[in-house]
Amino acid sequence: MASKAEKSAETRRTIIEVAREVFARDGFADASLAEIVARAQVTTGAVYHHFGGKKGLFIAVAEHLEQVILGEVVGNASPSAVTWEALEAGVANTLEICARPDIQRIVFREAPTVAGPTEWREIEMRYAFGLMRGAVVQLAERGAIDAPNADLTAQILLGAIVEAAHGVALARDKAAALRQGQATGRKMLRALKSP
Amino acid sequence: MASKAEKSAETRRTIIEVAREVFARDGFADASLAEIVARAQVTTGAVYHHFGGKKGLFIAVAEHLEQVILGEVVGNASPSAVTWEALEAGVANTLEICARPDIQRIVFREAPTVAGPTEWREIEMRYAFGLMRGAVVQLAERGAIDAPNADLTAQILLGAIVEAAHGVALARDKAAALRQGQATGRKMLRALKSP
DNA sequence: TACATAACATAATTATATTATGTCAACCGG
DNA sequence: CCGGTTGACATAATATAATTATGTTATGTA
Repeated sequence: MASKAEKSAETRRTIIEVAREVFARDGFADASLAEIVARAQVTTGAVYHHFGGKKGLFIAVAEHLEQVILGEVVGNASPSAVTWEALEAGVANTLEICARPDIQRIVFREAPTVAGPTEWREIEMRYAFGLMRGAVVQLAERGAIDAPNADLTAQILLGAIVEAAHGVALARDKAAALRQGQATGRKMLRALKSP
Repeated sequence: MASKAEKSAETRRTIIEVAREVFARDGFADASLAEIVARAQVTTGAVYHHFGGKKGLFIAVAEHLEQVILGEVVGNASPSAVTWEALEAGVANTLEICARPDIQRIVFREAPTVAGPTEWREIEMRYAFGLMRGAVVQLAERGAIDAPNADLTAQILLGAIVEAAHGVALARDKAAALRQGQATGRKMLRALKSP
């Protein structure tokens, strides 16, 4: 039989799952908590119990998506020893993932404003941004790239990727745009290479 | 004596001015329309008459800030004949402007989600994005840079600038971060140069 | 076995944006 | 100069959510 904790975790997962769909479709502001709880077959009480409110639910969804991203990007690669090739591959891979509409909207467009810039920064430090920052730091220490400010460099790179992904999402010929975006990303990365 | 039209334009300007402050401080969601109208010494009726609602007011403020940006970036330079140096200078200049908190938050973070991606894209086409796109197109036609997709390239460049500005805004030593951001921007631009 | 508490459900409340309606002064044609 | 029309707002009523307060039940535990 399902224990209490297991049941609880299950409803938590269910709520996040359906909330992800609704938030992706309507955005935070226009998303209806009523629809979410109806489709999840719970009541608002459950949402407030688990997440403290609409904001908390949204942040939980965003953080969950960050975990998904991290899982797909890191995959088999070990983040302990970052090579130049791994960074290039990671950038190309991240671009593809970030072009997905739900990831794009929830994680990179709305989360910073819903959670607030500073709080979201702390969260991102453990996921996409932290990964990028770690890679930059390692390559900089090894002298492979020239990055006097790791935070700033990581932010610019991630920002470029996200915007490229947004452009890809808007393009008519997505496959072509994806290739072009990846090519541009490679060029920009190489611009950081130490001489 | 002030004519009717002059009076109307004056209250419009006043509302936008104070709304800019409130939106910059609290963001769209947490901004109180009541506070805005109180400080502007009007009523909500005026806001709905001029802007159609809270969203309309926010978009008007964002568009106004875009005009401010455009004025400062273009300044003396003529946008008809873009040189490589002008683009480099423009990027450095834009970075500085976008680091201002109100511009950062209202124009580049919240406006896309408040107005909706497609509608905001249309608006931006007439301002920052349009300017960048025009410069890219011109330099690409002249063979100065290699940009097979002008929309995508412009978006990536602008995105990188905005994220750099955000990083600058978060940094402790802003002056140093600004220099580093401008240096990184120059490098990335040069990566697009045709061989 | 009795108690405490986690995990929700239900109902009341509140906070704001929006809408509907009203008013007044400025313009406009005759 | 004057009657009507309308733009530019003010005021008051409404509505839609999110939030809060309170209640209920079943499970874990001493």
